[in-house]
Amino acid sequence: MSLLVRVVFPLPLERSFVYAVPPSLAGKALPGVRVLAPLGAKNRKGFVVSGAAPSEEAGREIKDIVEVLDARPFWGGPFLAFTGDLSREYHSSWGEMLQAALPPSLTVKAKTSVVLTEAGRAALSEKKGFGPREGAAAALLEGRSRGLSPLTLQRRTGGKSVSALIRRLVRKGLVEVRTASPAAPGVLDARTMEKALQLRLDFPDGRRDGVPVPIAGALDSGRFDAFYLFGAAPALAAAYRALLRKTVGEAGRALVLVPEVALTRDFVRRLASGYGRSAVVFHGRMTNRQREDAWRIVRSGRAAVVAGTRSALFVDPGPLRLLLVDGEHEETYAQSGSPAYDARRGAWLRARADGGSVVFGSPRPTVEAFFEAGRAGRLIDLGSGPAGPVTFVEPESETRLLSRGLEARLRETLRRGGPAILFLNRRGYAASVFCAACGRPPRCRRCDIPLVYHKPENNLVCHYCGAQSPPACPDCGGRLVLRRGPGIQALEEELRAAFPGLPVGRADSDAASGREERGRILRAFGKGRIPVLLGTRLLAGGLGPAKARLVGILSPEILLGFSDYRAGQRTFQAVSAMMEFCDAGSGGEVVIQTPAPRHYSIEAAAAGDYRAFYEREIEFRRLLGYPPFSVLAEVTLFGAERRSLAAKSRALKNLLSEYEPELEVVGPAFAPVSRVKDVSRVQVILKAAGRAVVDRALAAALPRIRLRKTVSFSYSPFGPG
DNA sequence: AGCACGCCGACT
DNA sequence: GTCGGCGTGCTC
Repeated sequence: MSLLVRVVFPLPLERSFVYAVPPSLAGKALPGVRVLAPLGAKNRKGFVVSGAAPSEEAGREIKDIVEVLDARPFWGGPFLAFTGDLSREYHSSWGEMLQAALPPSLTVKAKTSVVLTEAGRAALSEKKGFGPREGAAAALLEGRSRGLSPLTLQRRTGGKSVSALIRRLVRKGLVEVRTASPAAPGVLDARTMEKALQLRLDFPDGRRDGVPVPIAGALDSGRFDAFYLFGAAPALAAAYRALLRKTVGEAGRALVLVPEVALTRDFVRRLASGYGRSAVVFHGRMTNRQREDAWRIVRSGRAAVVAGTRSALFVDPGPLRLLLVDGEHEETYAQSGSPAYDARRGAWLRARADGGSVVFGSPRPTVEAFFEAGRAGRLIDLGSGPAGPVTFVEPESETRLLSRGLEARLRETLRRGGPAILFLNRRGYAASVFCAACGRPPRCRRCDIPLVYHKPENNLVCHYCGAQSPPACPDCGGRLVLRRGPGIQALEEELRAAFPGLPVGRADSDAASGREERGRILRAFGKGRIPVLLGTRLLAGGLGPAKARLVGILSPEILLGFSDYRAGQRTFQAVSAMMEFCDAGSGGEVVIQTPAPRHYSIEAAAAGDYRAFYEREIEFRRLLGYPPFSVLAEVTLFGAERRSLAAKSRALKNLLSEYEPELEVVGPAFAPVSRVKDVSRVQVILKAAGRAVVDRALAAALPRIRLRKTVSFSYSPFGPG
């Protein structure tokens, strides 16, 4: 009897398939290798994830694996288990997740193009043998020797299914599908993972200076555990360094996640210096070449420390003893993509699979994590830093962004030559733009969000797709009326009027869209050549060590306006982050200009008192039954056609309520951004007391909805779910 | 995802 | 009648 293996494919399927291993491939089809296997009509590339027992597959025809593509397993068993757990938790495809974990050289996809044949050309000139849509497609292909991609054809011809159309034309011999596969990836020469386990660097063995005692115990035990380090940035950095030193010194491997690309370089320089070529960096902005180099080191088994943004979670240098998640509160970890996952949750699952420890760290944790870490007895308080002096000023009028109080502080600061940063979390210039003729505010045709007027270019800009259009009403072409609002451009104008000749730098994504431009402005500010810098909340993420004598925070209450249960947390975090630019050590000060100085998020941030914020926020969550006291899941459905999207989202809601009557189902409703680049988005929100109910309902209902979809959960860092 | 099947409306 | 559009189900 031949051996059976379980295989997953990079397709939007939540299933695995069982194949037989023919004698010729015996011993090669191990878990973690890529294989070619027959699925449906053709052979496809898939991944062996485990063996399978014959009893599971009684009474069903089992096909043979066609080919084994890798000489050695590409991933270790724990890594496979981790990706399986993660894909199951997010109801997404295991195969797609593994596909995303491959180095770029193995992910190149064959480009297909559709080309008109001789017979097709002849038929077109005689106008015979085509249906209306077929004729339209053929006319588009006429004269294009290189043809068109199925995707372009889809867009140009409209309609629902190109694949059926193309297939028909192929059968008639009027059209030909060509596949250009760029340099077929060769058989992978994976070096051994075993060799890597013997890695040993020149660190004094077992040095544990500065390693929090409970974590040291967990690392020594070799069993999975999870911790939270709460404290000021310097204390956190010292603890991270000590943890890395201990881990690597004892021949273990560590993975470090940071929230921003901009932080990886600094972070690695500071934390992983001394690890030489055994520290490898991964982030989303690397070139393929750089990525390939990094992979080479990882595959050689020499990588002791892997650091990077959320994508680094899918790098497997061998079993990890330590996972560090810096800046646990950052929302970048939760970004939805394809496949969608929360990297903080992923780190927890990965540590569990590898039998290592995951350590989260932040000076201002999410209340969810703080709550759960406290309950699990895994919270380690490293102490907070001193708070600098903060004053509040009230805004004086609707039309003036900069109050006299703040202006006076700014004048004083500039007189002393100190640099100043002003934060205002709103881009653009006019808060409201509307058409004089029809009275409507202009909206983006493709994304369905309001357009923002940009004065220097005198045009309208969509902040989602970036499209620019002339300053006229998109509906009727009428003249636009501007009412000036509290955008950052307006602030810049006020400053120029109040301080003639003063160099002002703006580092929002309009003024400095390219990273180079942004970097140039920040460097100039850092060197003191620009005394005043204006920025949005985004700036707080990537500014690095620049320090200012005056930090002005304008209208932080804007952040409270988002109707989301996390608005309070977001506001606290944003205000705290902006305040960090204050050089408190040399007499710096923070001025917060807001009509809502007594809101607990703002007040606690100003006082540098996380626990005061936490007490209020967790009480609010408890009272209203929000996470961590409940589980929320959000299903987003994507589709070009609103009509079928609406129908299917209603069907989803019905299925969900049917399977789990206890489940609270909200929606369907258009997503906050209801359309991006002509793809509409509809959301259904689920609420229940625990994960189990939500998971059962999703597992039953999702496979029956045939649309592109993503699932995200209210964030829960600790615990089995 | 891709591919087959099977259902409906509008044309040789 | 049947061809072409589209929804539905399945792939070891």
